Amino acid sequence: MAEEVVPDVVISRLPWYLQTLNQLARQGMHTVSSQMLAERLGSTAAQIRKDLSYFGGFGKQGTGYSIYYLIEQLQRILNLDRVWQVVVVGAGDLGRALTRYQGFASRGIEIGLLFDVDPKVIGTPVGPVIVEDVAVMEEKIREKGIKIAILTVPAQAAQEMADQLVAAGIESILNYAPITLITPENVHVQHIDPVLHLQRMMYYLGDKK
Amino acid sequence: MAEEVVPDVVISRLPWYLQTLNQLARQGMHTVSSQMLAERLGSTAAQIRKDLSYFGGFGKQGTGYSIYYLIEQLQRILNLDRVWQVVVVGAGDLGRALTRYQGFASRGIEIGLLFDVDPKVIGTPVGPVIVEDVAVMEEKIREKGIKIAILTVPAQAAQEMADQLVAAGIESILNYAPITLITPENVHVQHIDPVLHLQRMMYYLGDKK
DNA sequence: TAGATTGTTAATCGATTAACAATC
DNA sequence: TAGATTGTTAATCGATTAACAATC
Repeated sequence: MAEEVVPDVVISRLPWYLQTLNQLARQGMHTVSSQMLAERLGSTAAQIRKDLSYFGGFGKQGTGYSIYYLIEQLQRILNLDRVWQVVVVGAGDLGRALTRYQGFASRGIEIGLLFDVDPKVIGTPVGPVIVEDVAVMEEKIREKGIKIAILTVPAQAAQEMADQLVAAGIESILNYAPITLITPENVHVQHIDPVLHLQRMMYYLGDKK
Repeated sequence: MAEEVVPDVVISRLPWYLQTLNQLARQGMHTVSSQMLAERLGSTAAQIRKDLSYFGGFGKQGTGYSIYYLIEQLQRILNLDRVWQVVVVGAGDLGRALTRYQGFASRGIEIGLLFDVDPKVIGTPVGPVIVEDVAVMEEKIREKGIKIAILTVPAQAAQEMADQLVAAGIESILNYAPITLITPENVHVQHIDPVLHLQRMMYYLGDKK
């Protein structure tokens, strides 16, 4: 009775659906059809129904989906029905901006720890936390049992920091450093690099100014 | 004689190849095989060769690819053999961090303009530029002929700002606001939202702490 | 020359789309 | 009941992988 594995590309779309459903809920809507949701997302009705069907039937023929109920279900599926603590490594401009980012709290994410190597910033407050020394990072992460890290250190330091994070029990790394990290395969790494996105766009801009 | 269209998924991988090739070049290497490059990237040799073959034959049987030559060719293909000016809209924490980001200059990206609505920040310097009033945005963007924008305003303001950017002639938007933008189909939008990435990871973390 | 590795074609795999019976 | 829309199956489409002749 092998559990069917849900493709990662489906998982990656669920948070996006959730975001838009929350928007619709805020606008006072109660029900939405796959067709309407697709228009809002720039997706297709068939894909949304197919994606949701991996997890069960959440809609009603003839009327569509209860927005409130679907939000609840997606949150449950994605394990968002609780607060996740996250550690930020690197207290430069970007690390500080992320630590202070208002959009986290409302979506169940809490920055629990922030580390840097620079003695000048260690001990200073940033948003809800105080910058701590990378030297005590492993210990502190273990203490809090944190599983998710955001990495915002310079490229040269990134691999070394990633190794330390893995050693500390981190299982998911959101990497803002412009290098490809090497990690054990049970560690999920996602890479965010604005330069890569911009360069992709430049291809389509051709030789325009 | 229809020109074959290169799939977008291929285009999206080229900047990633380029990043790693630059790393290898900095390490003093001169030549790389598709096999070695694949290992470095966590990709496959066949895919790299297939991707490159859309644009021509850049390698030599028996020896592989000249790193220097391949970098040159990828830069040409992606239109990176020049400096692209970019406008940042929103001078909050994130907009300021991006405007000051050191990683842009070395990769041919220059922040040319930065806008905000807040009178308290208008006129203040951020990295290489001075914050200007969104009221003059359209005019200034046209003047400089900028085609690429980075959007870092709050969700409620994002669609309105996107509309203004499109009106100003912007053709590519890198959107950091947590909403799905609606734009004409000739405008390329890419969405960066750390929350969506983190939520995807949370699915795989299951019910771990 | 022998060995290595490309570029390309064909085979496979997986994801998206279309279609429709079930049903609210 | 009639109309609308789901959940699911089958058909299509496209991307990845494998294989190998060409050739440096």
